[in-house]
Amino acid sequence: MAKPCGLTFLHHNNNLSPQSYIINSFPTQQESHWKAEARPMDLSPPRGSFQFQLSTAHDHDQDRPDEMDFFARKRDDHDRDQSKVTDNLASEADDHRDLSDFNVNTGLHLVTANTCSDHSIVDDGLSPDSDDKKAKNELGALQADLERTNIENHRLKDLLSQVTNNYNTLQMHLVTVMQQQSHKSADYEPEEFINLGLGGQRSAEADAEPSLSLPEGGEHIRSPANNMDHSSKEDDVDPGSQNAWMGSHKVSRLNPSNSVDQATEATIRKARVSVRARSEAPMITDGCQWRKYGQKIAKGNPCPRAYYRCTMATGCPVRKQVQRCADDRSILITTYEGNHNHPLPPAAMAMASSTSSAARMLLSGSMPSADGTINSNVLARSFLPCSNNMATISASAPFPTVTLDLTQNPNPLDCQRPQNQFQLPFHNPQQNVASSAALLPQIFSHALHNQSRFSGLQMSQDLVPPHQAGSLADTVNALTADPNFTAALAAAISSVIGGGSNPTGSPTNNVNVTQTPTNNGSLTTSNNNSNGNIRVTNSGN
DNA sequence: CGTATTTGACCGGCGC
DNA sequence: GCGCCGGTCAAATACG
Repeated sequence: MAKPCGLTFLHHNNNLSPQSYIINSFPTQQESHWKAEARPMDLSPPRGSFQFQLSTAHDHDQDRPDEMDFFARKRDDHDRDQSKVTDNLASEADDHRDLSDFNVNTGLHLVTANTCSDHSIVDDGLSPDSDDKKAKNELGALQADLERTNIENHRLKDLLSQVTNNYNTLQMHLVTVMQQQSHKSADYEPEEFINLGLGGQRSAEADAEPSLSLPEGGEHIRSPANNMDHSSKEDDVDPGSQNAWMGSHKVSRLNPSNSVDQATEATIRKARVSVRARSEAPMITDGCQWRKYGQKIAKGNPCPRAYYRCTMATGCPVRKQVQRCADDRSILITTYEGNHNHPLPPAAMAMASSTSSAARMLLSGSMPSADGTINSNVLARSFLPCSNNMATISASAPFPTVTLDLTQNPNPLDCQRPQNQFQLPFHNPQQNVASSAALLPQIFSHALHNQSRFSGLQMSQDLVPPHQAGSLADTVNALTADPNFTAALAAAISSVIGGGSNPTGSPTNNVNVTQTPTNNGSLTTSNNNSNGNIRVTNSGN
């Protein structure tokens, strides 16, 4: 159900940049966390205006009516709260607009008055003293109004921050409910889940966590990935600045009895998101600050592997590895691992969120289903062969990894599109590349959401909630923050757009998701289109 | 001088 | 038990 609840307020201010922005705070379609973005408006308001739009859109919760009850109530409460805020802000915005219009107009008057005053040229029949007095009065009034405007701006900022905080809180509730529901619908032992999901390997940290082996009701023990700052640092951070990346942590705290959650958290740090992209730069820009702490020559690749850790906050456990591909050294492979313990800028938040959510997706996809099958093997049962790859999911040991491969070139020898493929909205080959890049997140979301739907996971009882798939979209969002990477991505998409006509000659480009069995009984899921590419691989331990 | 990077040493997991 | 390997640590070095 699309339930926008938004506000827009305009503020004309000559001191602001002529550029205007819309700031959205909304949950992405398949991502439960709330995302904020600022973008230039397509329709330019008058010069000097500043426009905020705060809106929400919920359109994926209809699949989960039961578990959504709680969230729906919460959201209704929130809507009511926000409605009040909206009213307040709208009226204040009107005040601002009126005031700003007044400022614009009277500002001209003021200049005129000053000019007249400075040069003592009076030819309108008014006395100089009267004119000067009038100008001073206007100046005083303007200063007072500006003062009031500034105060109101601060207050509006606070309100905006508060609303965003509420969004984050609701998102955390949503994650909680969805996870609880998933755990209910999947009747399994946590220990089995861990072993099956991660190839039977447990980390040393996991072995040190007694709660991991407790099937239910274990004492509240923080996962190793989260243990360092939650009792102190997290509380020190302004809760309003806590982004969705922190959601899982708070969920864990909110559900101390949920040992499965804790087990998941404990293993998530080991799950990885890997990005392959063509780049001459030594490292892609992802919005975070990194410090290099090591470099190794890994076996099978003459190119050194560099190890980085996040330095945006002390004790942040997030690490990444950067290595060039041995086969094609123009390809840069960046692998992320762990959860940030600090607020992040939007671009970095997207990337960080992707690693966490992708990890969850991997784990969810590995959950044994009620009939005893391993869903990771069923993950893509309805897909067809022959493809390149854009996204690869590997649940194999030692670490489950999601790989985004954005290096593929188009292949004009396209395969016949299968019936169950989904299609990218690239119907127009002349379509703007930038706008296509903007669609990529939805592409990933759609791809992974669909693949889950086709996989026998019974998405009505989603074991792989759509919001988790959406995390990969955020990865792309984050990557596109890097100009170099954006260029590469644009080139890739451009190649998709321009190079991929299907056998019918229609200028339509597709992402097809397919699946093939492998020798060892596992399933390889892939799209069968050499233009847009999704591949899901499960080596099935 | 403070910070970031480099690089050899060290550690733990895993296979034989 | 031993060696290999990936990952991390920390002293040395480079840099601004």
